[in-house]
Amino acid sequence: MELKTQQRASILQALDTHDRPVTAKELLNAASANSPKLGLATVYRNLKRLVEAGEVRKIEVAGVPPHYELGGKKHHHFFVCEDCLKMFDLEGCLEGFKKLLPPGFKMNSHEVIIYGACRDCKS
Amino acid sequence: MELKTQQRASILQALDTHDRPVTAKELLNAASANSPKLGLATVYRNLKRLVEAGEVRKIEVAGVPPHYELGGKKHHHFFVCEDCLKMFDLEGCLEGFKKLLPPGFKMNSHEVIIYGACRDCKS
DNA sequence: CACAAATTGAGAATTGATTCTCATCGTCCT
DNA sequence: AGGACGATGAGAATCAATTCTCAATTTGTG
Repeated sequence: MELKTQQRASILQALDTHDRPVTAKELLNAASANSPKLGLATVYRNLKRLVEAGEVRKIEVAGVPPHYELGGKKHHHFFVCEDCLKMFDLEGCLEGFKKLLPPGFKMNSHEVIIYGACRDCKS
Repeated sequence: MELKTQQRASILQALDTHDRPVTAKELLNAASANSPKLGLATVYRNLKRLVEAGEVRKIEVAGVPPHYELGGKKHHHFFVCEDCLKMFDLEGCLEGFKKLLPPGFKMNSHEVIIYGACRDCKS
């Protein structure tokens, strides 16, 4: 049976209060406000379950450690600030990905990542 | 001073004979044909230098270990086969990435990855 | 060919992310 | 409130990629 724990609630709340994907360590810091003794292992344990349950999405892109955000959002892509290394959601998408496919290849999904400087780092 | 070694030549040749990005281990296997005692450390040592020198490009995408290909190719993106986990080059690109940027953000580069099944794995 | 400096091979060591261990604690059903 | 069992905390352990160590080898030069 799956218990409702204060730690998991804190983790979900921390995910909810961020408007961008965050790393496991950022989550640990944020959720520690509500669950002072929270450990990194617990963050990972809960993230793993939440991802398997579809409640959380794990985002892996080159250049930064894995980030997590609440699941259920509509299709979108990501921006990575090469200065502060924070990740941001982008709204919208592009058309025409299939035209890039070589003959005989089948597309299941696509990912777009834009690298650059975020509002705060754009010197 | 930088010496020309047989191992490095084998590694570059192996990169050249592949028409798709390959992993360090694939390179070790391929280059071992010419340099039988080749070790993985040497592959990594040379890759690191070649990447720093701009002769080789390191490609990191979610879901597969880092791949390498010869540098100097024109702008292109990648396809990852979710079945055999091989990576392929895609030709061409799309327009309109900047329209995805939030106000105040600056774009330096972008990446597109298409996931699916390659010709050989498309059952 | 002789030498100095660079490179290699092989395994140990490191790194960052993540998982495991296990004693302790918290939750939920009665 | 009592108890069974899931969850947690903290550090050890694992895992894959990569780097380091150091003795042995190779390369470029005189």
